[in-house]
Amino acid sequence: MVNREFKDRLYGHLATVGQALANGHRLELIDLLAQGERTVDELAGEARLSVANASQHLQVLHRAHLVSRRRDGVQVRYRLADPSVMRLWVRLRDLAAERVPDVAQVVAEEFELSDELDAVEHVEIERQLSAGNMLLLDVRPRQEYLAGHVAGSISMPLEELEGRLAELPREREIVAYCRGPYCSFANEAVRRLRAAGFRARRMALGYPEWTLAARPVRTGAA
Amino acid sequence: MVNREFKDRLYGHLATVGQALANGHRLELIDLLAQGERTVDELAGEARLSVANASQHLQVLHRAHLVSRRRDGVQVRYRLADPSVMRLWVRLRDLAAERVPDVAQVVAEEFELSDELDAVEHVEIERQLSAGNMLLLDVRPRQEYLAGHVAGSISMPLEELEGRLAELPREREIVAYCRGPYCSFANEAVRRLRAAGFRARRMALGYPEWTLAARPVRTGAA
DNA sequence: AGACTATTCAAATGGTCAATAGAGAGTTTA
DNA sequence: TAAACTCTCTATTGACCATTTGAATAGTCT
Repeated sequence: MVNREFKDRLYGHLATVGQALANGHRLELIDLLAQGERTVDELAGEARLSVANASQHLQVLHRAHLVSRRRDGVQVRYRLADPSVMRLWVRLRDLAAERVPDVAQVVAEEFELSDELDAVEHVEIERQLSAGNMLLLDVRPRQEYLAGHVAGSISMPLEELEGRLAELPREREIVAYCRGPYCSFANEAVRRLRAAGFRARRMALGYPEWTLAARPVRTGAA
Repeated sequence: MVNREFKDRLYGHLATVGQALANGHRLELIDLLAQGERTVDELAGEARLSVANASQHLQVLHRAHLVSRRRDGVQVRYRLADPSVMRLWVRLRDLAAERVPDVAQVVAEEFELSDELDAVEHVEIERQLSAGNMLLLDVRPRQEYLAGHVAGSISMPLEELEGRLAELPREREIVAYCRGPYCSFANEAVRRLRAAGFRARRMALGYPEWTLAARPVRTGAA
């Protein structure tokens, strides 16, 4: 076969992208970067990695052209190289959730109560939000809200929630969202809101999926 | 963080899917299986692997739930577990082609003439085909044609092409398709057809992409 | 039983990962 | 300007994992 060498080189180069996806810590870093730009230090802290270790994983992602970086003073800020990277990651994640029993089981154990949280779909959120029937709460850390959030949402990180209950309406339904379907911030927020007597549900997916669906977003403070 | 253990397990299980994609030979096997069901022996032959080695790679893909298999007499036939696997593979391939310079370069070297082959898009093919202005040629091995082909296409494997030129029309344009954008069967067919005086072009993508676009397909002989 | 196909095993090789120490690069302080 | 400091990257090490090969084993059909 004359083009055996071509195939070997082609599939070999394609495999560098696959290799970048072949480690759990790197997938977690991609998931974090799907929320927005981060420094090495922040990523290491969130993923419970040493800075040196996080840096090495980020080099692998960078060599596979999945992330880009820029120096900002003494820090280096990483981001996903392209929206298509987020699409690839979401597809991998969703395929695994659907087809790999281990993934489905781990998720089911952690989210056993999520049915009771009445996850709300994107379409309904846009409808109720524009009708003024709903308050949308971004319960991620503030930094992520500033980097980008659903248009019309209010930032209320989980740590602040208990102290700011007085700001919330009792006549409107409250919907909380966070980083994605497997992030527990929104679940926890809904639990606490219901315990305090509010009508609350969680958004089915998270902020990255909202952006992928090309729905309206804002950056900076509300 | 209370759910650190959950995250480690979740991302760890997700990484098994990534690991399955982390080897060039396995990506080639997935690409072959995108054409249809294959035995271990056939896959090993096409990918230039020993049967034992191919079998081991297929075990990895099977453990990641990307392929399924069935015993057929003395043979075992593998197939992609789900259309979503093909979508994941296509997305990985296209992302790499777009973002990884090594991939782009290897493809450019091999397909330097492809601009001259006037690749035809799906939409135009459906239009011209139903109008009777076009003959669509499936130049993959016959077995792949039988496993599934574009509705209205004719099977003419590359080896048979020279001997069957008399069957082909000179008043209609001929479009050849094969396994995908990086498969060279169609390029080669177009070259030979033009050399014999026919009007010929290649389809931009291949059979797997046609099925993913939910366009009409047939199985078995024409 | 014999032929054929696929899987498993064992061994050799080469690669990946995490941890540590230390080197660069950029900023602030003395 | 130099020194101290912060953040990030690199080099090295040892443990572990991935890949390939050839031989042995298991399963199926005739």
